[in-house]
Amino acid sequence: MTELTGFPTRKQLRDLKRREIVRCATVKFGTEGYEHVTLEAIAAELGVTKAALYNYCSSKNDLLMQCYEMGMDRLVDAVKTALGRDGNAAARLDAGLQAYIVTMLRPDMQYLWSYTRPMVTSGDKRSVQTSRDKLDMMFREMLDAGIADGSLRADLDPKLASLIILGAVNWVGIWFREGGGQSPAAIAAEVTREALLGYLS
Amino acid sequence: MTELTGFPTRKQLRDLKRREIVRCATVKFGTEGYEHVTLEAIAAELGVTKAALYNYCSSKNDLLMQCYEMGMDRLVDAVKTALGRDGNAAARLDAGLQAYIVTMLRPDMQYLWSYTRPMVTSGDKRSVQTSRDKLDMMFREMLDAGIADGSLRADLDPKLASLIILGAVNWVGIWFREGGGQSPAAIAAEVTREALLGYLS
DNA sequence: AAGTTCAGTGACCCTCGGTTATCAAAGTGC
DNA sequence: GCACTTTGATAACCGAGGGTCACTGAACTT
Repeated sequence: MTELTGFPTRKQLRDLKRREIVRCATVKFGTEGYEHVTLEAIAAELGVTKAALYNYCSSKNDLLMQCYEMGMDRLVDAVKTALGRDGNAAARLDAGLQAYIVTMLRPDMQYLWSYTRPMVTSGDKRSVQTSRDKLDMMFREMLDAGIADGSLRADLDPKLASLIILGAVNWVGIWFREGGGQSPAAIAAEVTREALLGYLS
Repeated sequence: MTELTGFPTRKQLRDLKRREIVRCATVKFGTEGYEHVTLEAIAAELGVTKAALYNYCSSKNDLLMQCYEMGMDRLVDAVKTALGRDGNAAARLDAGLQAYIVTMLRPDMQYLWSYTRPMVTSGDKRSVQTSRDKLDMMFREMLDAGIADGSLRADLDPKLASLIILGAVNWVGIWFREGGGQSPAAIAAEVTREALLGYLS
């Protein structure tokens, strides 16, 4: 349903529009900040009226949640690819964390960590948590694998270690802003190496 | 100026009221969430009208910043006390980080990490950054001291290490919510130990 | 051709942050 | 004691922006 081929059905068209709204909103939220972006502005950029947006989301907050989900999907994909590389578990974990950081630091992804947290209401919590859990699980499995193949310390606690590692890594996403001199990739490599330091065998 | 003795001067009275407004706002922001708290509600709780608040802050955002500063001061005090204990640098760092976490997890402090970030405008940035820098500096000095007295690894990079450690620690503040079974103090001890794991000599 | 679905519109409402004219009380100078 | 200023609060108001609704016109169905 992501690609239009032949004669588009109504459902395809609807989904395409929804995705386009989310894409547009993502960019604007990310670059201008959630509360400075009006629905009017998003609608204008898409060439429709504000009311039209409500055919595709139930509220401004819901729109943010859709952006969040789309972003999380992208993040999960990037990490999954990196974790699937060759090498021992420690090396793959390293690659996965670097992919996580680099993806997270994309300009249009930064709102994920800056704006989303306080906006998550109890209703949205489930879907947001699902993506987060998926990522957490991927990393934790890789920690387990590292213990198994001997590339990580045998006595580490996967639950606690993933909390520490993800904390350190996510923190970059909160404070990093363009123009700090170092490229995202360089920062990713440094931070990842440092975060794993206590766990390598 | 924090205590009223004898006949209150106008300045004392004014400062007392300002602090009371900030205290009230802090609790409400922390428990209900910044954007769900109206100035009307804060004013009502204090028994005044909304317009009266504007004698003590220039905007809702400014009020949040005042809450932030007051909270940061509390945090700095708690950490400073803990860092001043007896023991080698590693032990004092441990105590400082635990104090940091426990203070941060107080119910009326959680908004600091959840709501403040996106609201910081370029104008406020300086004062906010000042408190943050002070904390960062305190921890970094303790890392240096640890290298000097041999309780921490000699080859650690203080700048990078403090980024990792504070990341892991701050992350707790973002995700922790009451009712998770463990007490803040227990979590603080666990997380701190784990975060320092790679740096102890 | 008539009926049905549905995306989109424009006018509207309401909440809430912020402003302003005004007032009463406390402080000050004569 | 009396004019004058200063200060802190109020009530009334404004405008931006999120959200709603009755309606329209086009596309699909029968």
